[in-house]
Amino acid sequence: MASRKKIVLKKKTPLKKKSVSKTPAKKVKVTPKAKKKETKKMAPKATSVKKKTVVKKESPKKNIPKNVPQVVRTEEYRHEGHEQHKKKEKKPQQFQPLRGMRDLHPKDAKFWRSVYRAAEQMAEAYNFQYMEVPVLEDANLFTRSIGKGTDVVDKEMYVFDDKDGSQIGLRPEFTAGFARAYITHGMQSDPQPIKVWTCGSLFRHDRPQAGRYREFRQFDCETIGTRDAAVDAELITVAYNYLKDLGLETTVRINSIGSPADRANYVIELTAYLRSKRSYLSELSKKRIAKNPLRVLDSKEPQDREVIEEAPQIIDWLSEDSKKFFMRVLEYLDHLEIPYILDSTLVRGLDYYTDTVFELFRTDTEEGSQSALGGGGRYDLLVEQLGGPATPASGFAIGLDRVVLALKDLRNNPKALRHAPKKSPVYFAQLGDQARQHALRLIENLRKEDIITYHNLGKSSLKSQLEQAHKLEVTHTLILGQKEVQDGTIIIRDMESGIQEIIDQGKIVREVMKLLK
RNA sequence: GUGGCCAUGGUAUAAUGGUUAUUACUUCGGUUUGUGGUACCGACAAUACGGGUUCAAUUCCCGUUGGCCACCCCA
Repeated sequence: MASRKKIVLKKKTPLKKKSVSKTPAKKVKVTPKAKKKETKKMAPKATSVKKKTVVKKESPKKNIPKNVPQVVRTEEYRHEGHEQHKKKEKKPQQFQPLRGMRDLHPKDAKFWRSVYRAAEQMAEAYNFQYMEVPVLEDANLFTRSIGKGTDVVDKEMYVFDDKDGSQIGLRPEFTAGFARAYITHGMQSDPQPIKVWTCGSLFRHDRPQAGRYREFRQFDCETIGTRDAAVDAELITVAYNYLKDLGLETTVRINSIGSPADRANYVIELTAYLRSKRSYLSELSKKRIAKNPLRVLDSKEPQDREVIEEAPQIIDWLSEDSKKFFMRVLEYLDHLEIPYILDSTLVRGLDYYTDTVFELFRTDTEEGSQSALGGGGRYDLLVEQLGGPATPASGFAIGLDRVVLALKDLRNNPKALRHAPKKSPVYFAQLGDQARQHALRLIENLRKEDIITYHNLGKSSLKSQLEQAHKLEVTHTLILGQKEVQDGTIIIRDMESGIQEIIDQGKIVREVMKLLK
């Protein structure tokens, strides 16, 4: 059997290759390469044949067919060399993903599925409603809400000319889209607040690094229509507990940047202070004094840090209302026992934030760079700024790519996969054409009862199917062969004990249900 | 966007200016017909792409692409 198969193959391959190639090889190099492959193939075969025949049985039948093709091949190897050469030249262009774009590989599926499931569970537990907004919007929506001068808009946004010449942009974040949607659907007339959540891809033309991609995914929650410290506290709770549920310990860094007026006053003060210490600052920070003095605050230069520590703090410049509001948020967090750090240097990169701003950092690593897993804040002015009614709002987003990265890093963490889908404990093996046809129908019957079986209709030998069943760690395998089809029965094999039971096909569902329990 | 490091089968790796580019895992097939875990045998499969130097490049040089790291920024 085996030898027959091999002969067929050998006859086929040269033929196929011949038909493809007409031009002779140009490179001298290729021929030896092909030759090498041929010899490689042949040499071990010859030895193995010898071995087998000597050690095992002396069946001349097997020897002959295996040896014959050898001869055939040696005659043909030159052609094959040409073929290979040609093949290489003709190879169509291969594509890679664009920079910063990636495939989420099936081997990571369990992480992604559990991350998504956890998001859904968490959001719905807090009464957020699922909603989607477009990936593509008028570019001005983003520039107006996020703000010119921010890195996100100036450097990182994907902007294209649409066919009619208008400028459209790939969403770099969710909030602007939700604010727009709130207005377009007149949601101010719905019971307030509107609580929505979503998961999806965002795009930022940044320089990629681990945990930072040009297409990345976020879990996002927004509460639009209420100004209340409890709302901010709830959002932080959801974000914090979401990560905690997945097994990721985080610390919340929180700050309040007050109203634009508060900030303006503060900036004046801060600028004055920084100017007075100008000579101590780094070059970059010096430049920033004029451009965006708030940014100086999160400089990492040690020389800057000293100056920053003495700098006036924004909290002292908040209006009474903002101060009170912020205190209330902190009280809630204390009450909820959410660990937070007051960080007076936390200034988020988007213009629309008012009052509360926060970010969540991993506590269990020292990784400085991509340790921010999520962030958010209040944006009371955004909806109005986009032409809607004056509407306070607050929200957060969590970077799922980073969450998955952290989860993989953790491993052995049972919490991480708590949300992973259950695996089916049953494999369906079939043998023979007739059985295969029949198997499809039985699998369909099981599926109707929400029983999903593993199966591989491409495999024909029972051996390989059982092997696969073993690898999949199923507890039981259903075996359907010719005999069983005729008898209307099926075998259930217990994979651990190896005990098999023959049952009526009509009873499959009931039996498998039992196993599922 | 700035700077640095890197690029060998699907994965992880070895080696080299010169005949057959190493090894392991994975995948597929086989070790007599319809029974997995072990063992053995075999097959598939790579020097990212494009130029240059050279008698000869996977190796040296340049460019492109991509990855990673730091900055920037953030998720």
